[in-house]
Amino acid sequence: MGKGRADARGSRTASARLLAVLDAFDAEHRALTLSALARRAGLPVSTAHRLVGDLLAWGGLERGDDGLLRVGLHLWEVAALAPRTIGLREAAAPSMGDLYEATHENVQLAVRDGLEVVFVERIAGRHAVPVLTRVGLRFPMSATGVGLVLLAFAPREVQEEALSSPLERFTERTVVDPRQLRSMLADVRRRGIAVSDRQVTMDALSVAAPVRGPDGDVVAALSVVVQADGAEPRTLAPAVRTAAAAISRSLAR
Amino acid sequence: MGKGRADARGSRTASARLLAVLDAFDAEHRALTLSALARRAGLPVSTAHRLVGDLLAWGGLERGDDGLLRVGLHLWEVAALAPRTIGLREAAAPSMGDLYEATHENVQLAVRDGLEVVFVERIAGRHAVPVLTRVGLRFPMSATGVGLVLLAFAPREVQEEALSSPLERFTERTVVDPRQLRSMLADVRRRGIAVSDRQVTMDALSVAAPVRGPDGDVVAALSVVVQADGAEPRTLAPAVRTAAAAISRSLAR
DNA sequence: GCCGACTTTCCGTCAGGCGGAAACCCGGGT
DNA sequence: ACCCGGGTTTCCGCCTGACGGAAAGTCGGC
Repeated sequence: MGKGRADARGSRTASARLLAVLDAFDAEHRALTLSALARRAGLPVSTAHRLVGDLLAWGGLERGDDGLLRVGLHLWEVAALAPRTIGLREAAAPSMGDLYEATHENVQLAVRDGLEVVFVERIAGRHAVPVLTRVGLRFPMSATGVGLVLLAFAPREVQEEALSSPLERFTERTVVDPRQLRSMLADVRRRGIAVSDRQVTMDALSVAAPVRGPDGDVVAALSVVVQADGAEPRTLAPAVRTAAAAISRSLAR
Repeated sequence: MGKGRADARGSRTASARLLAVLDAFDAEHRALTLSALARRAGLPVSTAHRLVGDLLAWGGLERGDDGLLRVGLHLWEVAALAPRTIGLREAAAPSMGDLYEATHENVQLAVRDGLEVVFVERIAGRHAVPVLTRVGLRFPMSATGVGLVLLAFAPREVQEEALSSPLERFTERTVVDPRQLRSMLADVRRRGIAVSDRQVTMDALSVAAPVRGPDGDVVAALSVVVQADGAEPRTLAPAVRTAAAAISRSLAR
C-alpha cells in the first residue's frame, strides 16, 4: 500500500487538491518537476498535470527555463495583500531602518500564527551575524526572542497549549522546562522586552519587544539579533523598545 | 494572455473559480464581505461560500474580528517561495541597505512580468519622497525608471509589443511617442542607466540600473527615487549602478 | 538503439461541485 | 414591536466536468 501521506486521496474536495499542489512547495523544495510535485501532493500525475496547467495559466506557478515548476509571481502579488504582511511592513519599514542604521545588525519582524511565529520582514546587513531565520519561515514560539514576546502576550488558551506540548530543543541553552518558561514569560510581560540568549543557536542572541495594534493588543514583535559573545543586551533593549513603540504609534493612525 | 478577469460565469473550471476568489482581492479591496467577494469574483454566493470555507481552512484567507475576509498568512508563506521574490530579496537586501544609507531616499527593486513591472522590494526612509509605488504593485513599463531598464533589456518581441500598444500617460512629461521612447531605450542600453524625470508624478524623479543574473541577462532593476526639483541625477547614477552591480555579483554565486 | 523517467493526451465513468431557494441572523428605520 | 434589506449559512437534486488509468510521446543516458 501507499506510503504514509498519500492515503485519503479519493476523498478530497477539488479545492483541497489545488491547494495541495501549492503545499507541495516548501523552503527545501522551491522547484519541482511535475511528477515530484504529484508525488509530494499525493495526487496522480494526470490530475496534477491538469491542476498545474490551471495554475500556470493564472500565474500561480511558473515554469523556468530548466522546465522546473516554481511558485509564480501572480500568487505572490495577491499574497502581498495579506494584512499582517504589507500593512505591517509599510508601517514598520522606517523604524526598522532606523534601528538597522543604529545597530547594523539583523532586524526582524514577526507575527504569531497558531503556535508558531512567522517572520514577515527582515533587514540584514552584510556584516550582521548569519541567522537561520528567513522571511516566510515558521518557528516554534518557545526559543526565539520574538517568539517569547508573542507568547508572553498571547491569549491564555494559546499559552496553555504551547506550554503543554513538549518544547523543542535547539541548543544546550534552550529552555525546555515549562515552569522556567512560564517565569520567563512573566518577566517579559513585566519588562516589555525579551532576550533569547543562545537558545536557538550558540552564537546568536536576540532582543525583542512587542508591537501593539490600535487597540493595544500585541500584533507583532520586533527583534535585533547580535553575536552572542561580548554582546550586552542591556544596551540594545532601549533601542529595540523605542523602535517597536514607534511602529505601534504609526499603526495607531 | 489575459490574467483572469470576471467574465462568463457558467463556463469555468473548478480551479478557475477558486482562483477567481483570490483575484477578487486587490490593493483597493483588501478586506471583503462574502457577498462583495462573490460579486467581484462573478460567482453565486453559495459557491463562493463553499470556496471561501475551503480557503479559510487552509489558511489562504482569514476572517478578521470584524467578520471581513482578508488574504491569509499561509498563502503568503507559500508565495514567499517565489523565486523572483525571496531569492532576489535575500541577494539584494545588503546592497539596497547600503544604497539607502548613502542616500536616505526610496530604494526600489522590480522585476518584469509580461508587459508590466512588479515591485518586489522597497526600502523607504521616513524622510523620503512619498511615492505611489508599493511592494506587490504592477506598473506599465514605459514610465518608471525600473520600467525603462527592464524594457530596454527585454527580448525583442516584448519591446515590440510594448511599443505597439498605446503608452499610458501619467504627467505632462510622460513619454507617449513610441519613436522617442525607442531612442530613450537605446540610450539606456548604451549608458546602463535610466532616468525617469517627472514621468510618473511631477514631483519625483528616479534613477535605475539593471541587475543581471548569473548568465548575464537582466533579471531585475534597482532604482532610487528622489525629489524632482534640485536633484542631480548624475550624482546618483554611479551609486545606483554600483549597487546594482553588487547585487548581480551576489546572484552569480 | 534500448531503456527508464518524465510529460502530455485521451476518454469513459460517476463523484461531488454547482447554484437556486429557503431559512436564518442582525441592525436600523418608523 | 414590526418590518425590511443585506448579509450569511444550510439544504439538496441535477448533471457537468473533474478524475485518473492507460497509452502515446519526448528526452537523455548508457
